[in-house]
Amino acid sequence: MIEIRFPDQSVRSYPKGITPFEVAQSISEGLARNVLSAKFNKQTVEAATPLDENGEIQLFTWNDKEGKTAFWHSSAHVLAQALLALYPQCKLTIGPAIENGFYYDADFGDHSLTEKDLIGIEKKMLEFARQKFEFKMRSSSKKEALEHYKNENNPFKIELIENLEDGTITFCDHADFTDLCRGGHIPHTGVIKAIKLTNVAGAYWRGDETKPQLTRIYGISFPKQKELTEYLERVEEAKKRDHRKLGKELELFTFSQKVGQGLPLWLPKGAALRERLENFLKKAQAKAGYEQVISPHIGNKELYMTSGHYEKYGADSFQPIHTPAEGEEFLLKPMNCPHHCEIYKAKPWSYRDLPKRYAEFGTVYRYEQSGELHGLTRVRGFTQDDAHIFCMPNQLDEEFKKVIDLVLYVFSSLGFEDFTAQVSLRDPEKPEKYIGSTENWELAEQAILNATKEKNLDFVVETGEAAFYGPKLDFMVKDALGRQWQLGTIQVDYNLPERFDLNYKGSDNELHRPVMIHRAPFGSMERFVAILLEHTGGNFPLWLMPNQVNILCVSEKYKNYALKVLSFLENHEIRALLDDRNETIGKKIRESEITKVPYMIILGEKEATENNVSLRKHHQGDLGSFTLETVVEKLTSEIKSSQATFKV
RNA sequence: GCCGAUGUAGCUCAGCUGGCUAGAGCAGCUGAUUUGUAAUCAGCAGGUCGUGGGUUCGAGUCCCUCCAUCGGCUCCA
Repeated sequence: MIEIRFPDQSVRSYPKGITPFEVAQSISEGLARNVLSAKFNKQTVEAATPLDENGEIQLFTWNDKEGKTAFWHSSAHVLAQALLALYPQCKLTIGPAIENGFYYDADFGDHSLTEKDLIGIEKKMLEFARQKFEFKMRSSSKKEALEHYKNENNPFKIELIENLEDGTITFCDHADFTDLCRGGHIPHTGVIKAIKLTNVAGAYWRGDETKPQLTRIYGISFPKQKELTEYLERVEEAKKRDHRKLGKELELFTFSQKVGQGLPLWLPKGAALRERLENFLKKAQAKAGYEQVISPHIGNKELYMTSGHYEKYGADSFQPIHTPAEGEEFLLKPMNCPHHCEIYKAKPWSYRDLPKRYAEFGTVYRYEQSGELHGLTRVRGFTQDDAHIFCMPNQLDEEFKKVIDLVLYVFSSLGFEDFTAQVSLRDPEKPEKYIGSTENWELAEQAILNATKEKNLDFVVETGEAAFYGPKLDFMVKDALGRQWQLGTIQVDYNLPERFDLNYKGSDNELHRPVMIHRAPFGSMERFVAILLEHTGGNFPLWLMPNQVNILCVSEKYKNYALKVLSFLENHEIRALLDDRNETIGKKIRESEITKVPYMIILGEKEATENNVSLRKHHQGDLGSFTLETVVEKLTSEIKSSQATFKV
């Protein structure tokens, strides 16, 4: 007998060799039906793994993250089985569960798989799933494993096995299909009731551009058809919040093939929106001791040779602009930091002057790969809400924490509660990717980790994600479809001050090197507006709305009264438009609703005689009659309450 | 850049296996109507079917090139 402890700390005895599935059965048939995977002593085990010792058990169902992972991981096995059944010549590689579903990468040789083929594969998968094949783990020696894939002529699996220790190699069998696998499956394929293969894509073997490109098939599966239907509906809903669609509908921005790929054109409403965001940040920055500076859109090539950017990115950038002068070259500004370094250098500094904080909404141009461009989130010309802080090493922690406060203020003001703080460090295995001394890198990384911890931020550490000149703290936010984007960023840099030979006179009358912080709370105006659009679905907070009120007349007879209302609102700094077209009131309301204008004021005979207005709120309907003064008061307080002031 | 898909009026879309002057709704313009909380009616106008080439008696439809867009991969100072 063995003793098994449950998460509620109760303990039960079971015969040695009992499986997690049987344990579930001993509790209730319902649980046994729903149990998908288990952990024993914190190790992932199969539902059918015999348990031979005392320990703690956790049973997972569809409602647990672990349950879903096992479900989707097992679905990937079924996908692989179906692929091999339909395309016997294909070579399987890997197929993990992901956040929403699973994928499998395979090499189809000369055959190119298209989305039309997915229907057939789905059918095959369901056919296999229905047969309730059990998943069974089996150990294999390295030699046997290699032998198996040599017979199948699969170099990918062979490469994987060669990197594994003998004795740790396991396979998972179901039906007549077998795959190299670490484990973590559902009891049998029968619980997979609904499958949708969503798309095919190319993906490089081991994520390496220089290695062969495989075909990746993405899919998602569910224990009930209804859940699949609901999932697909959610995806459809999310697509309605796509910033590219909303940006067009709300007339915020556009693109033109003639102007060029990835070069956004801001329309009047979008430009006004962006200006409001800029002013909002400028106000907070002024309080936090920043000074605005302005730098040109091009810079001499020498500038970027000094900064090291030319060496790193020169070949893949917009190429130099030549002048009539022999050998003179300028580059479109790809970042503001070198310019700000030169601004710092414009005069000598004393330790008493530091920190200097130079801010600029700087427009930069980067030649992103064509396949990377994506609406406003990834463009070739964009404006960073950039600033560079030059401070003494002993001021670094304090300054860094202040920047975190500013970023958090920006995020909370605009309703981004759900972000991931990501500390990006260098990859110690690839020193060639970075510039600067190991000592300075360590100082910079420590500074970021300290400040982040002191601010009690939940954060993840990503090794190898640092910029080439320094580590960073990034604030990542998801778009409507769950893709992560970096918005705010704070970076510590010991390298540029070195390269630009920046200094200040210390109290010891010696010259010292300042440390530099690069930071952008929005990240870029383009990306920020894009993500804000997807989060709000275009229903921005009132203070940001291009047009806050639509004044709608019931008929042209009330135009004079409407003009009075309009000028009253304008005098109270409320942005309003008058719709005095010869259309029915129903139509004007409908159009106002579609364009997401937050409020409507409806004016007809009743209002004109009673000298009041009828107020309607977007998406809610009629709010009733009010005096104009009450309406202004109401809107003004809504505008104020949604915009907290930044406290230093 | 790589893999796959898509590209018809300002917008959303129809156009079957190649066959008469390429269709619709919305938006626009003109006129009628003067309207009470999500679409008043009528008329008019609008397209070198992404670009360039090819196959064909004939191409929006088939093939190739390029461009752009979409989904991934890689990249992201």
